[in-house]
Amino acid sequence: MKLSEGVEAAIHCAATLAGLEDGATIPGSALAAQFSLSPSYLLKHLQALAGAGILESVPGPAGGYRLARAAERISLLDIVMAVEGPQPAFRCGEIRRNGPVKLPDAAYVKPCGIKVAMLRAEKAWRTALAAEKLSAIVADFRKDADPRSVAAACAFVAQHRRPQKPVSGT
Amino acid sequence: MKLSEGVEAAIHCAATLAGLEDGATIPGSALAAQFSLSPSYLLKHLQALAGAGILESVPGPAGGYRLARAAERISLLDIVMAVEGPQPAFRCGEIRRNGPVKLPDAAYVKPCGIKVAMLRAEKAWRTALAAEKLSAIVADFRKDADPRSVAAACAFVAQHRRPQKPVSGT
DNA sequence: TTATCATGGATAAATTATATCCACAATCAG
DNA sequence: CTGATTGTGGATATAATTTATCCATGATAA
Repeated sequence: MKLSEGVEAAIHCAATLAGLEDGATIPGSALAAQFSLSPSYLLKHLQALAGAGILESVPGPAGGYRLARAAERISLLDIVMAVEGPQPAFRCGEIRRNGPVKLPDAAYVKPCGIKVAMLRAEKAWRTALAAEKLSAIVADFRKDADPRSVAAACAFVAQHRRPQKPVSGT
Repeated sequence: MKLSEGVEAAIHCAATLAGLEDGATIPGSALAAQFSLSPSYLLKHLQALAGAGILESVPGPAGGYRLARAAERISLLDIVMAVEGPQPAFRCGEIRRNGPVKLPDAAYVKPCGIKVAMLRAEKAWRTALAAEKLSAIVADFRKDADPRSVAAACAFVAQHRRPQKPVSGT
């Protein structure tokens, strides 16, 4: 069982976008280049994040992606669910019913205890993921990471950001 | 992201084997039939469980599988790790290093904060899985499940168990 | 008008999960 | 010993999923 590599990419991109000032954007192609990822494929994930309301997209020559809400209100669970889908990792196939001896459906109204136990454990995972906020990850990075790495990240943002376009009237 | 179906099968088989008296076994082919699973493929998972020390196998016409230790000391984490492998679900590809600006390795001695956060959340999942004991699942099943279902499970064990062979001296 | 960028669909390649088969070793019954 | 039953392990085929690419389209700023 493993998470898709898209999750790692999505989190890194979201963390990068958290460094933007209000309204500014970074194009998807720049994000792909920053992590040496396939642009076409990364866009798929960025679109998933946008569809989930985590990112906003701005079309046009000055467009790109930005966070749709404050980093304090974006958790790793939000990102994982946007990329991987909402389904739980454990999916009960109800194989308890597959034996040669067939019982009526009424014998299976209570949920399978194995499913209950597995989902209970998975709930703990989701709770922990929901507690990991994007804002905390960015703050820890700026505080603890190597200064050269922090400087490089800031330089990337400064180089590729597109400032907020003025609100164009009619 | 999803767990393989083998996990569900492995847990059901282990729970079934927990109903055996000391030393008795059930052949893998009977377990496969009980859950309408591919015998050849289920055996792969049973072998993985045996290799991990969760099950014991007994060859020969009176052979089969049984728990290698008490159900109280078998957790869902043990089974999941035996079937899925020990690797974490989140695997850090160190894509933080992949940008066009290359920094020396010394700039990356501190672990990636995203990896740390993801593994911290995953740890909560493993802890919760480790707390789910096979003995509790079996006890809950006998106490709460539909009596017809419990009776069917007991009948299956009674029909297919192979009693412990007497210790044969030289 | 032109260049840049996001969107969405179609599709191919690579990887992993699922499933099957076969030759072999171990064990027990007769 | 012989034959039947069972687990072991490797090789291999099939299906599903993930990863990656491409192209046509619409939106927007210069």
